[in-house]
Amino acid sequence: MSGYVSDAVIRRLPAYYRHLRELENDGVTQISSQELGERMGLTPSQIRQDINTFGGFGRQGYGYQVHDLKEHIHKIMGLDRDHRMVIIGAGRIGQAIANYAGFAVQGFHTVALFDIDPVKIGQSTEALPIYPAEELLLRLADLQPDICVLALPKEAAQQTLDLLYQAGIRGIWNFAPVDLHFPRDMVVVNVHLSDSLQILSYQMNHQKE
Amino acid sequence: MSGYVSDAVIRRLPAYYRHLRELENDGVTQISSQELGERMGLTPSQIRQDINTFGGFGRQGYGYQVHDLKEHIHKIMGLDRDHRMVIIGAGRIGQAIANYAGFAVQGFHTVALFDIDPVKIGQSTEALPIYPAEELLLRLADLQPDICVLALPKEAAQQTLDLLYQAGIRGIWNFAPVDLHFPRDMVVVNVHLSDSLQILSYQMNHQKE
DNA sequence: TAGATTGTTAATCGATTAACAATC
DNA sequence: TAGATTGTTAATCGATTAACAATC
Repeated sequence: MSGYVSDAVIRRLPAYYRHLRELENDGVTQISSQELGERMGLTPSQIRQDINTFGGFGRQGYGYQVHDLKEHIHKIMGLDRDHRMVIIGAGRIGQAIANYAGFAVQGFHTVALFDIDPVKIGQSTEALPIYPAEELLLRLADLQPDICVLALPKEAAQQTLDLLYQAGIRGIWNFAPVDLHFPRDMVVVNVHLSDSLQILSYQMNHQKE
Repeated sequence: MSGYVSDAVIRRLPAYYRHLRELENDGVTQISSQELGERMGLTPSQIRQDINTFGGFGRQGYGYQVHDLKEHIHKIMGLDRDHRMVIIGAGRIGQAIANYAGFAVQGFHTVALFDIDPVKIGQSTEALPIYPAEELLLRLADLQPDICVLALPKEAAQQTLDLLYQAGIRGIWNFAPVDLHFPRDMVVVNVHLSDSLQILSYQMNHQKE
């Protein structure tokens, strides 16, 4: 069904999902590539190409069923299963992620945090346990996460990733400001906040030319 | 000096900066496109093309001066000035950003937060004031931020952006999970955390095929 | 000078846009 | 049937890679 999907398309999938969900909430049941394109800031052509990466979902002369298309993308992204997340680093960012209700609603459940700071340990954030980092390996077997979130200082990121790989973890959501090295059968997605802020700065700087 | 710079290059600038800074810290003073490429996962060709977007920084037979190149990119990104940030929404994400020391070090200083929740108001996070959202417009003149951070529910994001535009703000760092509409002379950079997590999910799902 | 490596032009590759026949 | 809009092929555009003469 779905062969090779380019990175460009993959990066747009969440936006498709977001817009289709909104449309559905607004009671829209059907939409053309023209309308969806206007809404998302893409050409109708690109919308059709993107959607056809996964197979025929439209009907000529009519458009796309909002609900069906949304559900399909939902499934493609693997959002029909639950994910268990462990957050390593219980600083402000780690805790913000742990407690953001939006993730849980989408099936991403934080099951525990880890930290090296003895002050933070035990001090559960809204019923979530914070364990000492040294118990990480030991507890992973029980916790059974499929995703680990790196919300720790950059110096500790690579060694932690290596350890997690040994422990069988294959999905990493990295907030540390480093480019990590990892085996081909591991997936790492970065959230480089400083990079994002620097891009904003660049664009503000080169605005008025 | 620098004419049109493609988005692809702009998105790589922070990574260049990051790697050059690391190299400098490690005492490396000179580097070839070959070596830098290996380190960053880019081809030497691409490194040279990217750097030459801004003008000749290398020396044939030798390579690039790490310090000079780093400084130049620093300047290009506008990191040689200070930025004043106001954060709208003093929830966990807003507060995490407000207190992340890494931004201040780079010249991005949070000067205040705003929130609609009376419980949060006044309750300063490490010496930062939290003002009621209704005073936003009133206080912006004094606060003089150039960047506003949207860390509020998606329902309030668009109307807040519109108001900020009216108040003369031209830089928005948006954490709300929506695609905002904005005038051409405004710069908006998104951090769509859910999108990022969904991409991770997609890639884990399509890993073993 | 000889060797190395840039700056830059040309070739390739991939992604986006345009066009249009197929069909609901 | 006529009109609309898809699915898909072809054209275009832009970004990446390769090649090599210039030069440190």
